[in-house]
Amino acid sequence: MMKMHIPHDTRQDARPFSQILDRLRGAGLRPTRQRMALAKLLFEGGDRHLTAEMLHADAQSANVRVSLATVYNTLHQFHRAGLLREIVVDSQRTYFDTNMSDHHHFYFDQSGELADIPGDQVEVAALPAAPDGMEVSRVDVVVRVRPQGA
Amino acid sequence: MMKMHIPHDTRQDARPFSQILDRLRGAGLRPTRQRMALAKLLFEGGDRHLTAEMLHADAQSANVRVSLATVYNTLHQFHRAGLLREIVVDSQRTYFDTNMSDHHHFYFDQSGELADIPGDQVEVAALPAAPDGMEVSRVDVVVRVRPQGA
DNA sequence: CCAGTTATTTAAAACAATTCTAATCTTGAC
DNA sequence: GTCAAGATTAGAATTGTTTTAAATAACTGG
Repeated sequence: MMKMHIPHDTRQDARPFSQILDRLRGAGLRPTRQRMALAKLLFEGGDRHLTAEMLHADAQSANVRVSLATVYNTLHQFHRAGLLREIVVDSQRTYFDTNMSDHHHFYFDQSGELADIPGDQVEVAALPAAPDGMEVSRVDVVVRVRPQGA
Repeated sequence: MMKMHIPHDTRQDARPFSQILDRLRGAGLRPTRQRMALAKLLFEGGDRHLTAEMLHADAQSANVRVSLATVYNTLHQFHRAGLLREIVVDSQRTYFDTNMSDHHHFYFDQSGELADIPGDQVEVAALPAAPDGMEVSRVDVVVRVRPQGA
């Protein structure tokens, strides 16, 4: 095999993968071909809400050969590593959200789709105290919407 | 069989079933033995969060013979008829909530259980406009809690 | 109260999303 | 390179839920 020239760029933002690579390493996950490819698909397209099946289809289209089982494993590992947020609103599918910032969601009842609501557009002004011995880990606000007049 | 004396009480709240019966009829549902028995189990125990499997088990213990398929059908029908609220927070189970008043929920991450938060203990002060052509059907607030320090 | 019609119930099969299994490959450390 | 631990895979298994088709029960008009 020919040895290729790889430009050695030391700028932080010019190495889009070192960050993910570091986060994977930090979570004790080896940066394998599959995990890197899935991370690329997940994080290069802006904020997304996707299911395992959707990501698997994405991978196929991008000619990344990866099994569905690996997609499931990877999504859960990324979730545990704090790279993804898991959202359950529909009993038939589990979404993973690449947007980790503070925000909430619209849920379209008919289509089962999700859309982000920026964190500053929802204000939860009052919350009860957590039950004894418990602490709040997150507050999810889901605004369910339907076509007008339906 | 002996003919029993049934006190003829005309007070509204002394006929716990006529209300459900009317609502079933209103929804075009025949008041069958199974539906009436399930309604009794559901609505005589105060506010509850239960899954189809849980209600089915309840029915067995109460010696009500009802198939699991009927429990699923009935829960969905009651939901459509506005007698129950459906809650999905955990991809592995769908809960039905007998409390139809305005309220929200605590979700216990480890056990997968739900608890009510009275409506007046949560205040959503700001909400975005619904997307074009859509209207808000409901706002769900889920406060996820975990054991302190976990 | 009967016959006819329609809704309901049921066991069993089918299903969809997800997880598990056991075998085969990769990776990273030496 | 060698090796052990970790990762991937196809396929089977599992779980929660829905569907099917047949049997049963509820309603309706006479």
